[in-house]
Amino acid sequence: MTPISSIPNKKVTLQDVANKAGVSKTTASLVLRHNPRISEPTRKRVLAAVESLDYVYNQRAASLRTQRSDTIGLIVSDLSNPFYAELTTGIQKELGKNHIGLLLGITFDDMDTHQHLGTTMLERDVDGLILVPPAGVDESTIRKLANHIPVVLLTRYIPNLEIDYVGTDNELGGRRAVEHLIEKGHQRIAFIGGHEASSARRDRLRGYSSMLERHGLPVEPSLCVTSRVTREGGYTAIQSLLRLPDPPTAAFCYNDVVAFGVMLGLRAEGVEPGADFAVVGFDDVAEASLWQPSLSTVSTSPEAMGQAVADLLLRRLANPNLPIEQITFPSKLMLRNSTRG
Amino acid sequence: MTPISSIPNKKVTLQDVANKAGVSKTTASLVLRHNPRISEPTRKRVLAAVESLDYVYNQRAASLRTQRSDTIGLIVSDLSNPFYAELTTGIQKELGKNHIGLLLGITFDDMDTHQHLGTTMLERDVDGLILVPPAGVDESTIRKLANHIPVVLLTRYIPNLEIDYVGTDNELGGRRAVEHLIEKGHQRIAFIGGHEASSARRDRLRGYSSMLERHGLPVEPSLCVTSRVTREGGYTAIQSLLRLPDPPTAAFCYNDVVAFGVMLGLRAEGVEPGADFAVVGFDDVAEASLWQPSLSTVSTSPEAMGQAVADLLLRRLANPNLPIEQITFPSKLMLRNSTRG
DNA sequence: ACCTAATCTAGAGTAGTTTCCATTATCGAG
DNA sequence: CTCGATAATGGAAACTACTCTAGATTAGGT
Repeated sequence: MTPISSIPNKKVTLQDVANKAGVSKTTASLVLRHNPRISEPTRKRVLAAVESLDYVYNQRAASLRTQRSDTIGLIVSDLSNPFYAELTTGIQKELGKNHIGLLLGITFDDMDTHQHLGTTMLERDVDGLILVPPAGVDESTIRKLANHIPVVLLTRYIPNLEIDYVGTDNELGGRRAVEHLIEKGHQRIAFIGGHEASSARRDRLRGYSSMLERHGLPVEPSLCVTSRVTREGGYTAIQSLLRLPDPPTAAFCYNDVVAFGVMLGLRAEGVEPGADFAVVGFDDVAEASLWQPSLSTVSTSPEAMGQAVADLLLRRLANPNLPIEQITFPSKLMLRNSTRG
Repeated sequence: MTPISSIPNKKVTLQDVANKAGVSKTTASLVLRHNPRISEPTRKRVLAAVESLDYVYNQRAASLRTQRSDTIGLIVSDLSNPFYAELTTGIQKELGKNHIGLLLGITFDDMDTHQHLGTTMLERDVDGLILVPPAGVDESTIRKLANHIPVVLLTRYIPNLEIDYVGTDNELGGRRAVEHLIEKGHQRIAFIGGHEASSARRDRLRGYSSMLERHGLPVEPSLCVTSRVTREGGYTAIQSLLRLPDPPTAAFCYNDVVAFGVMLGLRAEGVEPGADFAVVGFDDVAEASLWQPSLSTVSTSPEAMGQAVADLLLRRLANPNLPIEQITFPSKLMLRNSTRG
């Protein structure tokens, strides 16, 4: 074991580099930022000094003057949902290409945590913010952030707020899912999961309702339940639904994670998903095609959305006058075994 | 739609707050940092000014002076592996409690990306670093980082480096897994997956080998294969193994993700995991108990590890003279249906 | 009037960037 | 072969938004 000097050696500054190279701080700075005004010999001397002193550039000090931190903040609700994990991966990929750092926050869908993370990130001077606001945030919270730096909303929008947004066509997805279930002959279709105040849920629910109505089917409030957006949430929700006097025969779930829970809950009740009961999810998380039975779901290509949202934010930062963009990814239905019956 | 002022209003500084409150910059600063030396009336005046000007504290400028950024960096290999997603969640929870920000990097197990992210984070002046180094990094890369700021290694260690570490007892886990398979009567047990250079894999493999030897069974190189740490990796690996003249009847997999791939690959070949072929994973990711069949696996409680590693780093930051800690979580075997046969 | 405690403030850091000016080198014209 | 204009290169000092030390000011008590 070779010990590591646990007391960091006194910090090396640009001035030290300049001294060693026999130039001014200014020149050293210009070299580091690849300014062409510097002649080749001095550039080499400076770089050699950097190397020999093991200098590390202090992006913080620089940002004080330049007013850009070259990092952006991302606030998601739950990283254990693979949908957000993939989204985050897509964002990170895109940012990495542009040498932008990523400050991450997880809200667990809690408003206070969201609030706290938001100001934390403002204080840390991020250049921009990508938000998956927890269900039920009020407009003013977001507005407060957006008054300081560019904000783009991801997967959930806030009404009455003219602000960049990237998401899926939730309503269309809902219609497609329910249409498919109706075609399969189902008449009593439940809508399961999600937080009441979530815009995504509202839109999916609207698609659900409109498609039922189009087919002359009633929208029964007792079949539309909320739940925590976890497998446990789906698990318990389906169990109470099965205990209704006239239980549903199919369910359109708020998302895949809830759908997984529903399938587990069904089985726990001796009902076989795919055979005795049809289940549709939302997101097309990688796991969806691997479950037993594989899950029919509305596809939203999370990684592509991640790249799109990062790209949008970067474009906004480069040009604040960009017209507001609200990008909606088309949603398409993936047919699998959970609705084969 | 109410438009948002896309051009941020000129930045409000502490000086502005101080002016408005009729005090000095110093006093305003002390108020914001809850210094008790300030009398109640002036404190109130300052806070009112903060409120009315919508001032946001500039943690970057502060950190220039204080030499602490109150953010730490986390570099993981792959967020789509739920193990790391849960780890990250645990870390974030612990950091949030202490008002520490989290800068995230994903390497995709690529050395160049790791290198790049490492220096990026140094430049952004993180106070400390939690690393899951990609398989095969050389000692000097880590050492270079650790010379500047405290670094703690997570799940993978680097030989000859006296440095904080948090991980699982990989060797013990390997022994337990294989012991269980042997007890079930298996004689030809494969070891599947992971990158050759990974320390975690080496240790799990050592446990595997030692347990085979203890039972007088040969360690056949043809049964020990590497793979990418993805489901696809496991999927293709098991398929070639099944084509061996004398194929294995059980597999101990590098981790759960690989094990999932193995189970899928088995089924694709008409072999039913759990009945015709036994599979053991590693990590006990939440999905493990939900698969069909549920996966027997070595449990490592990722969220707890996340909290532990964050806690260790925070303690190290508070006290650089803390003796080096190498924390090994005991690993225990979860018996489920994938080894019931 | 003097001492002490309680508050508050001036000003020097902190590590870069950037503006603007100084120096030197180059080159064509006289 | 000089002179002066121009370009190339480098440096001094101001600037960024905060913290913190050391000292100033005020009020209260004796």
